[in-house]
Amino acid sequence: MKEYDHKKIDPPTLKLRTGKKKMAEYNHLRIEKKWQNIWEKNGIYHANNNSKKPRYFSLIEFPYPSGAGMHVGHIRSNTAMDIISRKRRMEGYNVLYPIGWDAFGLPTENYAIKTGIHPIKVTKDNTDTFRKQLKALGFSFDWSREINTTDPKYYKWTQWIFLQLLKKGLAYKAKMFINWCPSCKIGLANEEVVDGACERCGTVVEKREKEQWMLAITKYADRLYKDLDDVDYLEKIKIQQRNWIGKSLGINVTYPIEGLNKTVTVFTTRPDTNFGATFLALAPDGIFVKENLSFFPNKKGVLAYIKQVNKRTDIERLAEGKKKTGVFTGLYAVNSLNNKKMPMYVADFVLGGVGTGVLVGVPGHDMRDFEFAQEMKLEIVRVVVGPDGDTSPITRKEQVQEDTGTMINSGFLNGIDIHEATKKIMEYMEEKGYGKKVTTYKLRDWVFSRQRYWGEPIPVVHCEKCGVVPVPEKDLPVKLPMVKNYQPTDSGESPLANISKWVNTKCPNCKGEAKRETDTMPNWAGSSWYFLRYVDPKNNKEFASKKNLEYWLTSPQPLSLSRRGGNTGGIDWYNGGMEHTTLHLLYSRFWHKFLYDLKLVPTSEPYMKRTSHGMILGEGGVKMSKSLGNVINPDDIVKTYGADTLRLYEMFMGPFDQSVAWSSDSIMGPRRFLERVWRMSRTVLDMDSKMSRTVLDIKFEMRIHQTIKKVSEDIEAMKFNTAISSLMIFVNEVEKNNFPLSTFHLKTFLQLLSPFAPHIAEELWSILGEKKSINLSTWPKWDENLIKNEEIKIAVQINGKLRAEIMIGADDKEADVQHRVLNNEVVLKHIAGKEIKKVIYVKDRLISIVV
RNA sequence: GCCCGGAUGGCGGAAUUGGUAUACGCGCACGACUUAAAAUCGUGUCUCGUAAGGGAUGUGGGUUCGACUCCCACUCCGGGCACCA
Repeated sequence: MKEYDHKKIDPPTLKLRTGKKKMAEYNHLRIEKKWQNIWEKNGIYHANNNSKKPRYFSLIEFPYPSGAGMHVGHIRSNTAMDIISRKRRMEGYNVLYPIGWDAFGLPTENYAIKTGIHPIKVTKDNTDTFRKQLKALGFSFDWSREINTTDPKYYKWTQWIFLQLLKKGLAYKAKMFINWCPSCKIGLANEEVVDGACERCGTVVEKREKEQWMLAITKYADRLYKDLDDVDYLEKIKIQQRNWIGKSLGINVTYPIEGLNKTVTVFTTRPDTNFGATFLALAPDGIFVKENLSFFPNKKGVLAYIKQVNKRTDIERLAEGKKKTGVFTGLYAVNSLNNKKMPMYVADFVLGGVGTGVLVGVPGHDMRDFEFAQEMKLEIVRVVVGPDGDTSPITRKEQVQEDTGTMINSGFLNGIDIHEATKKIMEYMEEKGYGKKVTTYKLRDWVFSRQRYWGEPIPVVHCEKCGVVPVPEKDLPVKLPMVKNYQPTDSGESPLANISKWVNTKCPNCKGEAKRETDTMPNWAGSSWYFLRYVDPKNNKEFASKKNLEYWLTSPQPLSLSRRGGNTGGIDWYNGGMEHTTLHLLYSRFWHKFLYDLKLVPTSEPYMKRTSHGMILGEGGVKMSKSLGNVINPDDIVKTYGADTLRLYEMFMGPFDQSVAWSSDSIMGPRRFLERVWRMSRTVLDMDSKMSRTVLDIKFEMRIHQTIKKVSEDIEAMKFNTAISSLMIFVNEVEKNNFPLSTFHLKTFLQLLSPFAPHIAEELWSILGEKKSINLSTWPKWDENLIKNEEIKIAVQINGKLRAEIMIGADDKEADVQHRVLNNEVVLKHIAGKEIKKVIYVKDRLISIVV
């Protein structure tokens, strides 16, 4: 590549090129291929299921092998966790850093439909491409444990877990309105609908009533919420999950209905304002309306209103803004607190799925209730006085007091703060027998049916006599039939329904005629437990052996890595995208807890630690996408600059947790750095190794120890950018001082570099005469005593302004330093004729004089 | 609307968590090498000023000997949730 002229940089006093073998130029293509082959041949990244070493399980989200191949954004997480994994190996851990493919799902199926190539073949081709790409980057995956969710040997166990859920009543069928994407022709989970549109294709979703398989994740809502306290997740991840689960404490209040021998129950978190309740509003799709419509005096009007509401999609409903509509039912509920008659309305701002599907309107203290009351000309009663002291009737929305204040017009609650009042009235209502404290969650049960081909068949059959019958475990897996046509249907039925040969089967129970379930699982199914399979990927008897699960999830860790708090084990470190926080991350916690309850996994949480990476954007800060033509393919970068450069650049670009824009100019920085590392190593090797060391060598002993500390600590904090910058600083210093580096310290430097740029580090390591892989060497330790500078530059401030800098000895006493400073020429000039009021001394930092 | 982030040179970003703002990298300028270019190496690179010195971390206030960092009020950008009773 390049020939270096180092006449200028080599110190004239040193003997150069002593005839030892000359190092070739830095040829990334040759080196990277060479070491990837050697590593693979020697299996040095294989994890051992029976090791005396402490275990370390590091995990990335397994990729979806799309047809487009990977782009540079996909490997940010892989690189980060590869660095962590490599460091752990060098620290003496038995590391499991696995990889696999999450390959069921729509993109593959759609591509297959478009091209006529079978999804099995598409998946095979795509995984081959991805595997090649990943291997070219030198990740230290244990490839012997590679898994694929579309492999029948794998999805056998996905189906098996489903059967356990079914057995425990957590999988059930329900007829319900689902989000139907008319373009993908598939039902969507709530989590897959974004702004009323399909997350994948952007088409506005429709409501369709359909019988669906559901998973009762809400049964675990409380634990999924509470156990977040015990895990070491990034705070923003915990917050997002908590918001999604949406726990709220409130009370169900039951009101009698006037003239009817019936009651209506309302959920409210604000019973404190109940003296100000003036109406009730019912959700058009709520249970109350469904069950009691025939009793409504204004049945006709209500029916007309519901019909009109149903015509609109969610998008239209929200686009019309906050203008509230509704219709009076003709019924009145009676407020037991004050015997007030509250008219009951049907209104579409009330959601059937929230609380009981009925809300009690307190227009004085809730903005939506206020808007509705204004539209319907309903009474508004003030029961709270806010900090502004306003006690006048509420007629403007600015007066609506929601979050703070003191009660008035509320009988025994008068004068009490609203929060206190909430507690008090809850107890009162429970005592009187018409209130019951409850906790509700925003989280809904998980819609688990998909009407498509390329997914795990749901392993049940429908028998006319026996009903839904699970496929016996011994008959698993229920394999997807090989067919030519898997076009989705408009009817909302799975394409599997057309394959009569497959559908028609015998009931395992009565041996009579039966039909297979034709819905398949969503592609979140396979990823909800995949990490467990890694510990025992070839097991045909169980999804993973107890022994391996226990070793990889719960075997004791050395003190330095064990966590405080209630955590009892799990995967040590899991990094992934924020976009999975309320999907995969939540689903997999749910499945894991379920398996824990069956005593099939040894920990109640799957992941001890979860971090997240920022996206890599295209040049100019826009999203990388095929349509914009700004996708950077890692293959091109690897070819031109090398895998080491790409890895280094991705980690150097900016803070790991923030999004950064790709820059094809900036990548030269890391490339040049590696070339300088190469040259530094060559120069050090060229020099006579027995040459006597000067003062400079002590300086570099200190430097290397500072670098060990910085790199070690920064990797743990995922501050890869500053770790790399400290490596660069080290090389700069060595160059500037004409390479006064011993091979011993050079080797230490290469060890620090190796997690980031494993190939070049390994090559130089071997050139320096090491026989064993640098990856199996011991991570260097720093000595605090060697880090300390003997001389320190401190700042001198006068009235907060920097006026001078002085050098002091590390052990100089404060009094001596002060004395020197106060006699400093510059300082004297600035304090002349003034009285010194105060002197502040910050050790090793500065001295601040106030005059 | 609510909840999280974020704003620092021409650009990506750093700052020991209250202690010398702009590390490291990119880019740019000049110089060396070269017939020349590229590459490489060296020097410089926030800003006003000849200098002494002054001003700069989105805006405006505050606390402090000292603020990118803490507090109050705002602006803009990114992400999440959203008629959740």
